[in-house]
Amino acid sequence: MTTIYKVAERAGVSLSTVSRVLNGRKTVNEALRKKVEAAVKEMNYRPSSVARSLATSRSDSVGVLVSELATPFFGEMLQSIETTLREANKHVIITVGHNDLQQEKEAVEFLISRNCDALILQVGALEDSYIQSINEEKVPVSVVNRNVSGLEQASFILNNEQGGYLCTKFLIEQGHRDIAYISGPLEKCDAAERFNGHKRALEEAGIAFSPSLYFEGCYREEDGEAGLAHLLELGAKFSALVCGNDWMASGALSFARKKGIALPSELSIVGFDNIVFARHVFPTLTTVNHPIAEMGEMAAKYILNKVYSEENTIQNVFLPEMVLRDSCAKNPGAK
Amino acid sequence: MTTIYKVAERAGVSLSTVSRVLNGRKTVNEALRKKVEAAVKEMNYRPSSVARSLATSRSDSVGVLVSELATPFFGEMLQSIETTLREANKHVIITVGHNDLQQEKEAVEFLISRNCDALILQVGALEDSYIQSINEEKVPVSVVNRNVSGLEQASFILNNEQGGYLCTKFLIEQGHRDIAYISGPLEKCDAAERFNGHKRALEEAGIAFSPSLYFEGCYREEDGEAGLAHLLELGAKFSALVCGNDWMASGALSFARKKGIALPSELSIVGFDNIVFARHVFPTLTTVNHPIAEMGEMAAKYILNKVYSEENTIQNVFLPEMVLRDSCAKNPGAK
DNA sequence: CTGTTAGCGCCTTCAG
DNA sequence: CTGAAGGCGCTAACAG
Repeated sequence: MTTIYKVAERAGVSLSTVSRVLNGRKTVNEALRKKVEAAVKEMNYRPSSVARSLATSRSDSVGVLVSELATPFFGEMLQSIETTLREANKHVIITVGHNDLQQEKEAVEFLISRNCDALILQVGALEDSYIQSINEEKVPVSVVNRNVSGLEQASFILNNEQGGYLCTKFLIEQGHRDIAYISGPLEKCDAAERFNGHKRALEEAGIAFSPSLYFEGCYREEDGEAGLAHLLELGAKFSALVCGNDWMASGALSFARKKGIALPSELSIVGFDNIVFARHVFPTLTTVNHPIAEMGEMAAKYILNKVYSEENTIQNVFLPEMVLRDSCAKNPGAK
Repeated sequence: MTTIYKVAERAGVSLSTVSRVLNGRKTVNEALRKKVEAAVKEMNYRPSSVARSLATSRSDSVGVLVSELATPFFGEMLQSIETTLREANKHVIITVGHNDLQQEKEAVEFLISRNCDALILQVGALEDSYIQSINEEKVPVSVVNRNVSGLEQASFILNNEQGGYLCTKFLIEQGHRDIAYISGPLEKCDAAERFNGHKRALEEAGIAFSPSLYFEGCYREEDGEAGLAHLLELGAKFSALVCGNDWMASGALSFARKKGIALPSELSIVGFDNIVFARHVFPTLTTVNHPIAEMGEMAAKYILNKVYSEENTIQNVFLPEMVLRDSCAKNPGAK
């Protein structure tokens, strides 16, 4: 392995001189600098970031922990985080937690043991207090898609309650009164908030919430199928269906089609997140836009400010917007 | 920061004893071991993997370089790689190359400078010779979705030619003769191979390939739209369309619907990859299964064999299979 | 402006 | 079985 020492030897200087030119210090004689640069190039030398990190206890890399890798949703977030950080010449180390407390903790400790300069977390299981303590005792933390108490400045969230509210309000405006709801897992705060928004819209319109128009799933497409199947079995009538995310909406859509339910005339469906495929399902999906890419970018910029002294303007809370497509119709039964 | 030295102090032993119990050496007195373990727990000590890595020049982590993060396709691959490696207690460092030569090289060098024990590459721009030299001079490499000459044992690929062949053959069997083709970028070998398969199937059936039934895109959904638009403009008749991947097929599907083309009666469409959403588009997409998750898993297992002396059985070439859904119909014009 | 000298935190011979 | 000492590759005072 070619080390800084060998480069120094080759260039006929001391290793600290090499170190200086490597780190762009200006206080180096031009002639020596040339010699060093030549040697570096000839030997195809690359400094070991491990050794450098040990010596400086910095690493120019930020650790990212996500719950999932395989969904386009988190993929978009990762992409924007990576792009933003790379532009600032920071590296990204990505790990996965699977919403499992043990795995999430392990991942965080791994990232810390790797001397990451900061962490960006998108996690479900870790308690607020744990996240706080990491931020205080170890490295700066930023959190996407969740509001961690005490870390409001570092949390980047969508106003989910408002999003849930918008969906149902929209349907009510279209004349629907019997609106079913397939929720994500309520222990996740985003799912709970969206559901709260739904109830607020109902209440505002003077419609009573009916448990027989409710199903709780896990955000997977098969939960959309199972949910709609369950609701149909319960037998309560409904002309519209709100789903906690687009995956479940897609599942419900496909299931409805399979059952011969006419869409959207017999059943209006709205989703949440506006994932890329929302406009390819049939009918194209009316949904709520979730600017996850921007949120990831913002989390990255927050870190750049905090740790690498950049000065980007920061926005913590994002607002949802309806995206109207073809999966909703006016309620034919409305007067 | 709590170091191994402080733990030793606390436990009343030397730091080498601590190091031994940390690394699971059996040659440690049971009493001392207990003391050390207690100290470790009390102080909530975690060894610095950076320091460890510097001392051992290993890191128990493998670097993964992908071209894209935001597509479900590569997401699935990453997920399976991560899962396989995590089960073996290895960590994964993910980076992105965007199919750009410069970025890919930089990413590889970053991963190497991080002392990764091995690399898993899914890249487009890097030359074979470069990949070879990394494998020989630096760390073992494994490659997904591309056959690197000299590294056949480490390459994990789908038989793309066969896949392309299957698509077109299937359509021909359905009575189609005028079959349009929207390809991925031909400089990518998978796109070229799929296209070759298409031509082989045509030839076998005695159908001449017509340039006016061909469009080259970049694998993005908008290329599906643009491609179909272009083909329609050219004016040549066709009753079926093969797309180089499901994204483009989705784009084409949506565009056809927008144009009022009846699917599948007026136009049969087949995709490639069988991404999750293929069964939610409308009509549900007939496509070719691409076992990308298994391929990622296999690449990971290869690394586990090579670097961490496991003994998994390895399969390098995977076979494509047709997945029949509703986007294809028999050619009504056929006799 | 340049070179010398300690470490960064850990592992690993080598004696004891 | 345990402890002492050297070194992994690099940076950062500190002298010169």
